Amino acid sequence: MSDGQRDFDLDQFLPFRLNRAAEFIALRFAAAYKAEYGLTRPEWRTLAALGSSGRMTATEVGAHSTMHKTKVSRAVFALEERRWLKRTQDEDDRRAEHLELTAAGAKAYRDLTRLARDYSLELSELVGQEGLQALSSGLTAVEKAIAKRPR
Amino acid sequence: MSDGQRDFDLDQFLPFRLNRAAEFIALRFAAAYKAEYGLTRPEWRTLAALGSSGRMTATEVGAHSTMHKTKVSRAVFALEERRWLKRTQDEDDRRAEHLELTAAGAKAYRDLTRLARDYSLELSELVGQEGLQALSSGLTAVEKAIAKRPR
DNA sequence: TCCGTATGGTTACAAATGTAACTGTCTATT
DNA sequence: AATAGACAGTTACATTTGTAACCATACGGA
Repeated sequence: MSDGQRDFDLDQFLPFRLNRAAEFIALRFAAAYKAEYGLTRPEWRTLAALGSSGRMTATEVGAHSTMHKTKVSRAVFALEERRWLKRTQDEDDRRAEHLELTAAGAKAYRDLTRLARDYSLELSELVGQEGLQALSSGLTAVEKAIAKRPR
Repeated sequence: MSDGQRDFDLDQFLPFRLNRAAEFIALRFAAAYKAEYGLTRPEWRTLAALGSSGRMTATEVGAHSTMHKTKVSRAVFALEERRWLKRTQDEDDRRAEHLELTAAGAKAYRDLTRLARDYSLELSELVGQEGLQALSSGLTAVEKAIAKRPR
């Protein structure tokens, strides 16, 4: 009873597959930092960006993690409220502000990276070394493409 | 001035990379079906699931595309309103209903698969054959893992 | 047959998100 | 200088999403 249009298979369609995999993988990790720290994803990403690359401006955080301005803005606000980051105005350009983790923020970041590492291990067990290897080199190719044709 | 915690790099963290890539790739395609047909992503996914696998129940659609019940429910409603799908109650189990594309729905599906194919080509040009190949086999590994440890 | 529980699907409400407009500051051109 | 545009960041509003409660039906004992 299946109709003739067997020339397209959703299960083969890359955007679909990629999305499903990303959701699965990200969600499992999100559960961890949500449960333990009550962080949202934009908040975790901002924390991670600052933790791993150091002092940055909000725009830079956004560019790095491809998050929209508003997401960053709200995440920064939330993290500031927790006293996990502090802002300082740029001396020369009074529009910009530099973001930096406080000691408490850095500690939280360290804890979370431990979680992240654990999860990476779990993943490599779950998915397998070769799978991860392939995935990673595929992603590198995509990242290059993104860099070439931004936005 | 960068602090010592150089042992974790967000740019290497798989959930992050996957998500960024998925967003980039899915968004570009989403723009197409959104602009041309005004479909949301859950709607497109539902249409695609029904178009490519034929008659299904809402729960099955959700399982297949890993969409939440409510997303499916709303997508089905929207597609029904457009007269792109019709429901029929199951004879034996009066809770369940089978979903099926109408002629108009099937036509839209066919149009959209053309778009999808075009996009696949564009992708393979943008990302490159080997990249896609690697990505695909990596995704296969993830999909196996998902199947093993569902949810 | 009656009761507890599971399941398909919808709906109400709250939280997250995107869009667009806005404030304030900077820069370039005149 | 003066003005027009660009840019950092925030805010208001509409849309989308997730959570939980809900209805109706089905199923599995006691």
